[in-house]
Amino acid sequence: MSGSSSFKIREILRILAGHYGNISWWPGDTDEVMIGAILTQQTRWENVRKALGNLRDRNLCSLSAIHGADSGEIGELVRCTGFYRLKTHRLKTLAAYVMETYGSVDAMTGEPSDRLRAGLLKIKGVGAETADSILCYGFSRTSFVIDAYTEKICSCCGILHRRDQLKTLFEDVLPQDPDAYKRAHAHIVEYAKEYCGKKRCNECILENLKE
DNA sequence: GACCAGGTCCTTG
DNA sequence: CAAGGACATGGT
Repeated sequence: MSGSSSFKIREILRILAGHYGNISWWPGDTDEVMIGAILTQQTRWENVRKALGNLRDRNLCSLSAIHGADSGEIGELVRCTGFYRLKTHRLKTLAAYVMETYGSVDAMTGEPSDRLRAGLLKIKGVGAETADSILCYGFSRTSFVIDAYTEKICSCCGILHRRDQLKTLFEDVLPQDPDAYKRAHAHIVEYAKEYCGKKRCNECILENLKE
């Protein structure tokens, strides 16, 4: 029943908010969020931070710069994030899309969220999670990010749905406030890193964090 | 040395 | 449509 799922999701969000409070997460300008969203695919954030630093040192931490840069150079700078040839190609594709369609990242801010999302999803290498990360953290839109952690925590709590259905469930429960979206996803990731080992996650969040 | 990380795409059965 | 493999480096 989706009624019971909604109730559980409210509980999860309430407990996490009480436990982690106002954490700040994924700082940086829109360019950096977009680049980071590609680089963090299946990769620890520590390695992504290094790569972003490498790009910044060479003044390549923007889509306009990446659009004009040599792929070999980008590859060296993002190598520490793994899948570096693949990610370099994805960054170039994303940069080409943005520069050729909008002319600049700033020019995208006038676009409504659903059209922004549809455009991003057409890019090879930008799936739902990457697109929603960009919308939520890069453009402060109320588009909730569902990742493997969210799926796992929900699953632990008996909420078994596909990712797009989970997205709808969370968005129906959350207030229409981009900061609430940003915080909620950050809470989920922080919780999961702390409590959900890969093999065993049999202690439910509702038990771990009970007041 | 084995195993996994804030995914996505492509190929198979 | 579910499942499995490829992509690759760095940390435990």
